Amino acid sequence: MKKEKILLVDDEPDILEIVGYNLKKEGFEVFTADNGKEAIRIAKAENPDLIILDVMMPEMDGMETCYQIRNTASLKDTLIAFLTARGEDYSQIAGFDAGADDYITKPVKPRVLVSKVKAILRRKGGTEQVAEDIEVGGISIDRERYVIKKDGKELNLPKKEFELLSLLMGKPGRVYTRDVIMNNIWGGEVVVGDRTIDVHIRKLREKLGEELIKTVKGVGYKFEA
Amino acid sequence: MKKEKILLVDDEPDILEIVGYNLKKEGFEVFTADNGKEAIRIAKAENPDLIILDVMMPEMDGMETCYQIRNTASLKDTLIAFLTARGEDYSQIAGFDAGADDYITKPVKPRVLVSKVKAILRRKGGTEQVAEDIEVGGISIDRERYVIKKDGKELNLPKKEFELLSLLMGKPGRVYTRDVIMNNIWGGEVVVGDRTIDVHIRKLREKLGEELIKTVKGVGYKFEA
DNA sequence: TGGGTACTTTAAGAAATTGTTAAGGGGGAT
DNA sequence: ATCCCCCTTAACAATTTCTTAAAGTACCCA
Repeated sequence: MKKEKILLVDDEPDILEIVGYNLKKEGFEVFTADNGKEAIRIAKAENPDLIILDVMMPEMDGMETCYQIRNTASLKDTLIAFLTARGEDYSQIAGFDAGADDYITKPVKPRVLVSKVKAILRRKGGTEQVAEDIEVGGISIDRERYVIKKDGKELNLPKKEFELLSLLMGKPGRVYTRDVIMNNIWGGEVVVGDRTIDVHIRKLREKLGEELIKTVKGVGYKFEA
Repeated sequence: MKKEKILLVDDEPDILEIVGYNLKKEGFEVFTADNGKEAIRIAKAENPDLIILDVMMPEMDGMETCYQIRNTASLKDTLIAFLTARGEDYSQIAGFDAGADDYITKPVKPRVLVSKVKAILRRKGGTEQVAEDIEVGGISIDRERYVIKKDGKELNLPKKEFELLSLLMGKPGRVYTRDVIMNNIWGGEVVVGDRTIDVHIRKLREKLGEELIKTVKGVGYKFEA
């Protein structure tokens, strides 16, 4: 069985070390980050099975981080567990449903932690998540090979265009707002002009045909056969 | 490619309809049964590629059905996936190894289901080609002897080049990012400059031909005939 | 009709990424 | 020790991709 990846996010190095050590000992592949931005970067790169997030962190706190992770298409199936101090009133947290899958209370007892992590991962159940190949309206997309096919012919799209198409085709018919597109393709930090997205859309239309990507004025874009 | 047959077995008509609809939409040929006996009858008649079985069913439950299918000679190579309710403790199921090839948890998200089904079927196809020595586009690789052949002639590649080629040829067509390449060939610790990979790629192209290794800018490299 | 808003289109410069070449260090073999 | 091969790096070239600006179009609404 493949090693499962866990991303640990906390601003206290001690926690990272102790918890990380215990998880590694149990055979998990552990990544760590001491802030939210770093966490998101690593999450995108490594695509971990589970992210354990401290709620209280400087700069970008756990909930904000969680929220951003949930808004990243490639990470939408990733499990997230919050680390909270015991007794901390997390009715607030629960109320602000940022999308956590479980809670772990500090102080952390290694044995408890490990068994809890295993439980969470077991719950997920799904074994592997191969990038799925979608096919709609004569266009198919092969994420692994980074190639799309239009009527049988292969097309190589530049990265941004590929990602944009991949996002839109991820749920044909669904309208993606500029915000969401921005978040998914550029990430929360990069700021590019408003027209940039349009230009990429333009190029996709040029290559795929004008009809497949539809504009929903004032809202966003969608892919539809 | 021939349509793959899937037999869906569940006592809830809703599940049959929803799941069936989604699978048909993806081009599978779908049969349904609402009990174990019916399932076995259809399975024998249609010889499906995959059977999706609800664990909990009246009369004859999923495991019993699975067991019977496994005892039917003509169906012994058929893939079986269990449908289980999330959270249901299926350690028992796993323990009672009735011969399922995978599990799918309810409630079923259509997209997840479809990609999972594809993954299962792909896995089946994959097992047949366990060939150690790959041969693509006139290049064959002998990992044991550390030698490659180009159009019949043997070539000795230096270690790094061989490993790089071996990695890329491990799954022709698949794009390997620099990160992944780094991890696989240098390991997580070693840090080498950005241009190192390019240089090795360059040498491989020199020796094998310019066309076989393709650059996907901003993403990585892939080996493709 | 006029003004506003939102998207489209084009082209060009900027930015990012990769390609290429040459040179130097290290290690093993002779 | 000396030679040779491999690996890495640096510097610069070449190329591709991304972004932006600017002008155009479409549409809504008062």
